[in-house]
Amino acid sequence: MPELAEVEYYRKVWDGGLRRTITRVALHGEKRLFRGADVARLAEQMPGAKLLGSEARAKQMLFRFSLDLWLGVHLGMTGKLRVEPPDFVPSRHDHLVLFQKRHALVFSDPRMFGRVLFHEGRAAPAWWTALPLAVTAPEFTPDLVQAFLARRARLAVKAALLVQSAFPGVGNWMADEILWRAKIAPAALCGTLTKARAATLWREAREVCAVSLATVAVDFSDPPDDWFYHQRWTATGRCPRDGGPLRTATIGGRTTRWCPRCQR
DNA sequence: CGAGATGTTCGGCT
DNA sequence: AAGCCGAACATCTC
Repeated sequence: MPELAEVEYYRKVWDGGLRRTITRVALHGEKRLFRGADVARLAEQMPGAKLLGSEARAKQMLFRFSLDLWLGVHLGMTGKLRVEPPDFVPSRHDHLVLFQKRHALVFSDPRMFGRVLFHEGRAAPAWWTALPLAVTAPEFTPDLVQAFLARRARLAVKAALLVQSAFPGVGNWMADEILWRAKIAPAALCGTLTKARAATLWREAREVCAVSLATVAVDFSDPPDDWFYHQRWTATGRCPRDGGPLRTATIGGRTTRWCPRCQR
């Protein structure tokens, strides 16, 4: 599930533990989720630290603790955050649990494509501060999008939207939504898009990100009823614009759906 | 039971 | 040499 807006939603779930101290940590440290993290230090240092705040950027989350401790979380394909009672007993897929007096903050991920990072220091870690410019940032301009498309001239535009360094936070369903709104065929090569169409892509990318953050991220509610999103999942889905049948193909290595009539 | 799943990374090929 | 593609990662659901 987790794309931009879902990640922001899950980040806030752990707000239930804000200003509370971690008393105990349970984790499956041998799992690949913890690759690159110093698991021993994490387990040793976290007890006694207080959750002070958090932030989401694109598909990453950063949790800030007292004692200069930081936790990074990426949800991968099937990761979730939740809050359980303090006597919670972790099961197979609950790879990290931060126990507090009144809560247990749980990170679970059956497929384990997610990731946990640990950092000790006064300032946020480099892997966080080096994240690319957000699609919703004022500095994210049509010119930047156009320059990126020019550099990736031979790449299908669908694949381009999934490049996280260019469109951070955009995932498979958001990419299809953006292309449907922009009326661009997902297989169109980036190099063939006119400047005007690149600007449309820019505009719709921002719009889809902004509206998702205003709906999905708030309460996990669905995007607006007239979005392509609702047609995308069902075999009988139809184009919300012209009612025509949709097509499905693998583009950029991912299942892609689009309306062949209005997306060119 | 086989296929596919809302993500990332790596290795190999052009 | 940069850039593109497919496979791999691990598990569950339809």
